[in-house]
Amino acid sequence: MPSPRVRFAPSPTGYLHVGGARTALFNWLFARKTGGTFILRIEDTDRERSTEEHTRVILDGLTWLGITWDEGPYFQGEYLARHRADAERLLAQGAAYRCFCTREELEAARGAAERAGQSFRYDGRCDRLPPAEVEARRARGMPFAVRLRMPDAELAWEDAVHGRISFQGRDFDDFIIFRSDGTPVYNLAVVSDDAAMRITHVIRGDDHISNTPKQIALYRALGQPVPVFAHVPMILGPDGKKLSKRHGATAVGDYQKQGILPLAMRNFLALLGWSPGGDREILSESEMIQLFSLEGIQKKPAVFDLTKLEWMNGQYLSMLPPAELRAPVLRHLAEMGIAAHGLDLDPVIDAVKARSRTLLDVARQVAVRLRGAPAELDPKAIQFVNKLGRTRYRENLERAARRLESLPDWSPAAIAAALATEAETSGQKLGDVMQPIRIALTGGTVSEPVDQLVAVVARAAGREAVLARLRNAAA
RNA sequence: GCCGCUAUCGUCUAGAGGCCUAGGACACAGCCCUCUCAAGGCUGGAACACGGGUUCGAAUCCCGUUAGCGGUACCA
Repeated sequence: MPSPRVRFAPSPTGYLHVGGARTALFNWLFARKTGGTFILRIEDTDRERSTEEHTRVILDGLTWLGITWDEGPYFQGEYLARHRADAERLLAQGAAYRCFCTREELEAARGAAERAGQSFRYDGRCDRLPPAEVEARRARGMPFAVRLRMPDAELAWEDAVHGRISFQGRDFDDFIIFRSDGTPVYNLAVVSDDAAMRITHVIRGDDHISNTPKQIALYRALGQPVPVFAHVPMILGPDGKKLSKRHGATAVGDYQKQGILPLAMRNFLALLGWSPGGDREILSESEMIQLFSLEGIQKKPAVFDLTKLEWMNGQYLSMLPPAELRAPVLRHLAEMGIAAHGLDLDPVIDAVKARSRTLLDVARQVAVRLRGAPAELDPKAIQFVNKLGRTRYRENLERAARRLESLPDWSPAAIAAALATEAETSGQKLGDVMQPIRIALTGGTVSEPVDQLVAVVARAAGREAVLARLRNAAA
């Protein structure tokens, strides 16, 4: 068996959609699993809406996800000559015919059918034109489109995810494969390209199922081998409708901006409509490749669950060393107006990442540790201060500052011991000593343990800054 | 309308006729840990759409119903 050749063929008319990204991912996993070739083809035949900017965003998105292609990107627009030649060959063989009906005539007929409550089907009138009439019209320069003569036969295939799917040729009308303006229609371009690129497995969205019988008819007419088809289910929004802009972020780039890690995104996408079987959730790249199979793909559509994506991102945040998080955190800090290049951020990131779900969460907490708490306190913090008493809050901060000042060793263990002693001597609960420090340093009631917090801020901003922040809050 | 696809906790899913009193994960609730919050651990509620078959036995196979989705273009 020859090694598989698969492709991802987005049209550059928008950003890289999560659905597209997942289709690309499945193609890539399949290629890596089978030792096949993954081809990228940009379907830019819709000149009106295609832009280079979109192409670049799609390429960047795939690269960000770690989805690498072996051939391409090819641009469909460059194969017009082959598309035309294929249409002409079909015409010469008698598998297709010229249709002189105008767009207006067709639309009128369709409108009439709809008003009569019937479905419109092209009746094949141009196929019944005498050859002499066809020649006469061509001689007059009358524009024509090319229609494929739909065979009255079963058009079925063994879908790799759905099993056998069968259509009847008579349920389709003779569809247009080549426009009167000299450009190919999608179905022809795709089949022509997939055949020329010797694609063996077409892995694409479920929304193409009803294109498949037309394409099979085209493969047969062209005398080309029919590839294996695998139709993967759609991705839905929380309301059960096809995922779209009104559900919020649908572009891969949006998630990058929100601080999702590419590994987490890819892992999450892989599990949306595919399961390795058993209870596996967090998968490394090699595990994913090893476990992947078309049979493991789900038949029904999946709802995109942002909460679970964020949970998974948190898992990756926990297990990744801070050095690998540094670069994106620096970018998020820069967006917040903080230039932190050159600083030793790793200990700060390390202290904070367990309490984060996104890189944005990490960056926000790092920012506080770097430049101090925001001016206004968190409501929960205010509540705590009121409960403890304003005076005691100040006193505790001042006493903590004095203790720390005279402490030579600012390791978390030494800090913890000093503050424990402080609580004991003043006869207070440990929390009443700790929490004011946390509030003074972060403005809120949530952080890593206070001993670590103090050590981390001291390292990032200096001991003097710690003492100043404590006394400042006490003032 | 017609053609096609699909149907297990709220969500992602495991499940290939007896292993199912239906398992895991997210989310939710409670407990433990604890200076706070996470993380982690434990516990709990929560599903085989419905109706017929086939079979000694059905979440699993067949038929129908219902519902959802996709397509029905000189869009991709």
